[in-house]
Amino acid sequence: MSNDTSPTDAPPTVTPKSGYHHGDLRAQLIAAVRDLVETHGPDGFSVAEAARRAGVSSAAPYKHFKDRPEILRGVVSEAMDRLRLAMEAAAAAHPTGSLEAVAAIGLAYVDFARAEPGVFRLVFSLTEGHEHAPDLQTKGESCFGVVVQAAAACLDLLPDDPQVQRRAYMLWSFVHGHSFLHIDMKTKVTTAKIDDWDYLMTISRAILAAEARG
Amino acid sequence: MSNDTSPTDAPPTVTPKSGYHHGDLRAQLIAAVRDLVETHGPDGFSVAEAARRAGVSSAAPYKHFKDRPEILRGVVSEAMDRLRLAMEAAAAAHPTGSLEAVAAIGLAYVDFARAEPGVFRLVFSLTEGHEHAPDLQTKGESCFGVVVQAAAACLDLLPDDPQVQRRAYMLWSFVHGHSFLHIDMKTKVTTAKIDDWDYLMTISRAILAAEARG
DNA sequence: ACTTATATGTAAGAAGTGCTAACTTCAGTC
DNA sequence: GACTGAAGTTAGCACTTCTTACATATAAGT
Repeated sequence: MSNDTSPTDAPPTVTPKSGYHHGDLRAQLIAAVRDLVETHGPDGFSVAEAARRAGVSSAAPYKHFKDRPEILRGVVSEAMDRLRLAMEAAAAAHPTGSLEAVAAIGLAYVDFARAEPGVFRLVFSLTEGHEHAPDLQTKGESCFGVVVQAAAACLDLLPDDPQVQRRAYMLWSFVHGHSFLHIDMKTKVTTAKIDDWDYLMTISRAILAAEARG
Repeated sequence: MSNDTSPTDAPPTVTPKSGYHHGDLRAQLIAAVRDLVETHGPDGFSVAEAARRAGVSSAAPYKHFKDRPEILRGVVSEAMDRLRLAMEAAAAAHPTGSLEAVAAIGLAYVDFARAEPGVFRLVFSLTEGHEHAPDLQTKGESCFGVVVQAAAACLDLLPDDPQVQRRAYMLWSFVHGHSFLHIDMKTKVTTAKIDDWDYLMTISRAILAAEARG
């Protein structure tokens, strides 16, 4: 999708911005919007401004996106891809089934939120109004899937097991909340400094080792 | 503030919308904006539209609020008051120091998010850009204070104790994340149905009873 | 009844937006 | 070498927005 590595042997130089044809708008538009969202909030962007930043006319974007919302969806889609990749990479860096793998996934999540708070918020602000985007929903489920897999391995159960789903959801809520609080309050709310890794390990242990109940 | 119960014996009928003087704009504007935010997202409102809904001209709001942002801040401020009250009430309904009290606070939080997802999001989307609003920050800390108090009572420690702060923050992240996931994904992400009370009790127990570490 | 303060209305300006229509440039194909 | 179609451009419509200046209507106090 994003890499349309054409089968021709012509090396697709990363910056083919030769003259008239921009070569690779769309991607650059998405990047521009990402920036704008990052600095002006989820709705603080305009396709006009994005076009300006990409160095094209204000009508150009409509050759790549049907709508203003579609641009936003593009940004979110791309962001979710990156998030999932980061989570997968983090998990892969630790032994399968280890608590560390779980914590690492959480850390990747938090890091993403911290690195791109605006986009992070956007991803979750977007669910309303854009219901008809199965694409995004699928990607969201894939992200959750990463957590589920790690939790299953850790508990030595199948991913389908309700217990696994429940624990994974707990982990996710927790990390999600931590991420949001962090980017919102910017550590201003509690005096206690927090080391993310310790924190995530503690939580993972508490949740995955907690006695089942009810 | 909101109730300018004038010392005259004139009964301030709740709907004094007699002719010219609206009687109680400001409050009604805030309500209108709340509605708009609820249905069109954090930035999906305009003072013009809010004025329209309140039945006044588009210039009227500026007699009560200096700015567009100030209106938003008003909404958030009011919402935070309500949130804190709900949390306090929930805590008061259970024995001091009980796990139930902690879980009840969490439930109040989740209920608030569910009842007013738009406003809930707004409260936390607003922190950027409105740094110079000590008012809001204070109210945020008050909310956290409720959790801290309950956690301290539960652990039989002083609220200042770092351990308490840490546990309280854990609880908060968790509940915060659960709230957000709930209003964003609308239970679509995990097949496992979740009973909030059981869930919150489990978590409260896991966090407040977890062996300290590190 | 007269003044004063408060609460609203009217009108308008300057800016910005999303999006469309019609024209142009460029790259590749028969 | 002409044709096609994608990717951009320029121009502009129709609209909404925030905000201000000035006028006006009501309520309250003396």
